[in-house]
Amino acid sequence: MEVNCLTLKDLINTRQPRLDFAVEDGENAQKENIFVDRSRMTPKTPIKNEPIDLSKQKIFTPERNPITPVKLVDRQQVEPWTPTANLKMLISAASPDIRDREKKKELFRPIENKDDVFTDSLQLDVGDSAVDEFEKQRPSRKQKSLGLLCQKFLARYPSYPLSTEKTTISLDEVAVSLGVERRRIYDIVNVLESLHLVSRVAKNQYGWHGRHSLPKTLRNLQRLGEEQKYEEQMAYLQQKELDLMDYKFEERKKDGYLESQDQQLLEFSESDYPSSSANSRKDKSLRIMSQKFVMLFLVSKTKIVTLDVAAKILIEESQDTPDHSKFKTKVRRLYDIANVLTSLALIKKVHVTEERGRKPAFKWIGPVDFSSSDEELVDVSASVLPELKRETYGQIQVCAKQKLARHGSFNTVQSSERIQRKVNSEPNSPYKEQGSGGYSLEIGSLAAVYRQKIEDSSQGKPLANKKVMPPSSSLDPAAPFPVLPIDSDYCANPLANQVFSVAQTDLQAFSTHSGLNGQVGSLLTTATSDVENLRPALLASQPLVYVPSTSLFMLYGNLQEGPSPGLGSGSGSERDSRSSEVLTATESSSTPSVQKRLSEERKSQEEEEPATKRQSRDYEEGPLSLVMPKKSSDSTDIASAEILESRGSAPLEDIHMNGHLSAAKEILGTAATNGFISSEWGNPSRNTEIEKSSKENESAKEPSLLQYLYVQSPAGLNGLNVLLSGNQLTHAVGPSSGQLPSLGVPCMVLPSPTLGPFPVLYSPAVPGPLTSAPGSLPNTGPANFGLPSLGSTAHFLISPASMVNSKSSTLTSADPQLQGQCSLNLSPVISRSHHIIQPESPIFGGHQASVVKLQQSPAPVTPKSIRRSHRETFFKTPGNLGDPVLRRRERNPSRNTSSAQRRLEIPSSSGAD
DNA sequence: ACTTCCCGCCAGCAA
DNA sequence: TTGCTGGCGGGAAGT
Repeated sequence: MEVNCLTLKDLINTRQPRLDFAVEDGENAQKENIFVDRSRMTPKTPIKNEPIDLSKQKIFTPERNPITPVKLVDRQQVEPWTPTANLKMLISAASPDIRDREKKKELFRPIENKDDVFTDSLQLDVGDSAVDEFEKQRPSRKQKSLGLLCQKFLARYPSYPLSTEKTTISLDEVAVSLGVERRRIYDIVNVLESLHLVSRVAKNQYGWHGRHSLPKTLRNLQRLGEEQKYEEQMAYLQQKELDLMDYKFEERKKDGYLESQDQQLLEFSESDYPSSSANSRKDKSLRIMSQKFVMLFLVSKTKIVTLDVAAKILIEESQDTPDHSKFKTKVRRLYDIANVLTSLALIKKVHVTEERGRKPAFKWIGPVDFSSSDEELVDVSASVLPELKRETYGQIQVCAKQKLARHGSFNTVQSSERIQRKVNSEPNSPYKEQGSGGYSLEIGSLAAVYRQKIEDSSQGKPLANKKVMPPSSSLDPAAPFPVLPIDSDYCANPLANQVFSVAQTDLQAFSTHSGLNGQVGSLLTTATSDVENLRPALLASQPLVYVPSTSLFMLYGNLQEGPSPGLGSGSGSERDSRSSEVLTATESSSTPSVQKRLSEERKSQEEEEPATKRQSRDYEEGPLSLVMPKKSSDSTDIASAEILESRGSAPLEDIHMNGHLSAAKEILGTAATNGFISSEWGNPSRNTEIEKSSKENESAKEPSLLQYLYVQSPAGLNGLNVLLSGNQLTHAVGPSSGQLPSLGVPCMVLPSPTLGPFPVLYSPAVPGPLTSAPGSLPNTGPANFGLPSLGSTAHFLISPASMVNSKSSTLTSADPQLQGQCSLNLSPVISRSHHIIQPESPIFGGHQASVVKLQQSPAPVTPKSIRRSHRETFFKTPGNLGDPVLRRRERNPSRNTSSAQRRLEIPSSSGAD
């Protein structure tokens, strides 16, 4: 009774939270979705379990701040701070069942988006400051969003897994790893399953397929959608302002369309995994709903679907009573689906303004043309490069260009044979012989804006000489830059360590997908063929996995091995979930050995790092593409990159990169030998990370592996992303000992995905010897540099001179030498680009130029040392070794320290986000 | 006030 | 029965 009285009293005063609870609550709030070992948990009172929004609790009473969980008895003295909590407490007191239920909740606590720091703080004392801290660190609703969670989920698996490997997803494991309830994982998995990215293998087990079959799936959905006459329905509803009762599907139902549809859904693709009665379940509505939702986009000419229309169509089809409640529920589900699709970079949020006002809608930004046959989706086999090399000894430049978006096919990779054939027999083939003796290959579609420019290049003009203009804001005014529900706080988190290994083949290709609007960037890749040193450069068809804000990607290829069996061609847009505008597609083929490595890599856990929101005007920021010639073999054992974020006003500090960068820049303007341009759209992430990598020479069997590490810039760095490729020649001789390698590494500065519509280009190794002197670069580097258009963020791509080591820790400790080499004198270039890039845009206003300082090691780097380290760490993700759960638990602030990012000194993080 | 969508209850099902 | 699944909708965060 006493309790009741107290409770009632409190109910009146709910808005005055008590500190003690606040603290504990904060903890509870944090734990609500995280699994915690019960044995280690102190039974808590129901009240404690109640997740309360502390954000509203501005007042705390210091006197009540239990550092440790208080026993139930003790708690009763405390007044509930919210009506709900109060009520729960009361109920709980009366009901053991409820209490038990509450207890269960304690098994979970929100891990998502939570940093170790946060966790630690919770465990520490709880003072006023602690409370404040808590307030600050408490995950916001956004941070717990399904979209973000989905991105984390996706980050765990390769977009284009090797066919030889079967990745099994344990829902429990994932849930624990991600710190959420399994229920949340179901939502994600169901949507992914609808697109056949995963398939149910057994109870609690799903098989990961990746995006390989996505084009096929979409094509089928498109077909089904057409059969269902969805376009017609949408048009009708849109015109009629959607009166649920107005539009009936009776006729279609009679025709059997609807009945047959569901059966077709989810069945048009065979799963690699034996489906265990997955389809027998009756409740697949989310999956079916997801497919139907996608179908609406695919059949829509505008590619924009408003939620109300989608909900109404779905309600009709589900034969639900079209009441408001149903509608509301449907919309909720659609949001769930949309969040996942957004994470997959298939759609982005937009608003449709109508007479009635603004209506929430989503726009399809994924691939839209599936006309290309599967046959076209062929990997460029590893053999291609060798062949090309043979024929065009010297530098071969393979420029990949996406097919026109309007025609369609995205990311089509041609086999070497096909390329050969076209090059040799088709005067008008998309494979153009480059002046430099290379070939340009159409690989994907370009954004409309860039299309023309790119086309010019494809007309036989050296691409490198082309200046690519950054996308203008006018590109898609109606479509604001996709905004991901990410917070800057989150950016500071986790995914810094994420590394993806993506591909393999001697030819590395990067391709980007284009979105509907031609928002896609195209990726041009240049390949250098140095037969002697077997140092391939980037070639078309190599998958570049672009991960959204998250992180690092590694690509690596084995020159000698052919495409992995069963691996068709991957095509698809990569997830840059953050920016809906940006789609990067990657294709990858891999060899068995590579696959193995990849699998290992895959095992490592990745965390996701959210990107900050982008504004549409980000588009205006020009992309930056810096191509630096590859250093001669003797000087390029290691590649490293430093990234700087250059913002308008902030001066760049250069550390070790001056000479090279400047030289590179100059090169860009002139020679086209190696340059390459690619464009990417809006990658939201601004984070910059620095990666260093080294690669060891492979045995004769594996002459060279191309490895590219794509590093996403941490928030503080404002978007500079670095892509390093670590393809080291065997004979490559490291720079003189003790000397920082001069820029022997070709590198590219890529615009940040977020900002730059233009992706990057890469620079191939230059066959000729490069000046060893730092700062001086050969003229050979091709460059495509639209300086004016440089975006504020840039990515550096370092060519295969060295392997990329994603494991920062390794770099730091294990390979001091490597570190040293990694330091490039890029600053000049960077600084320059910085100026160029630096847009006046307000967006960047808050950003300061960030200089990344790489640790240098005075010690000379030797190929051997590099090699060693490479082996061990290349495929491991920092901080992600071992059991995911354990890793999670072990995660702590120090974790990041080991990462490359952490090692960077960022003078000023962008405060403006 | 409206839009989003987190959260978790609880029913259906399979083992 | 137990535990996996996921439909569903209350209600709070975010705009």
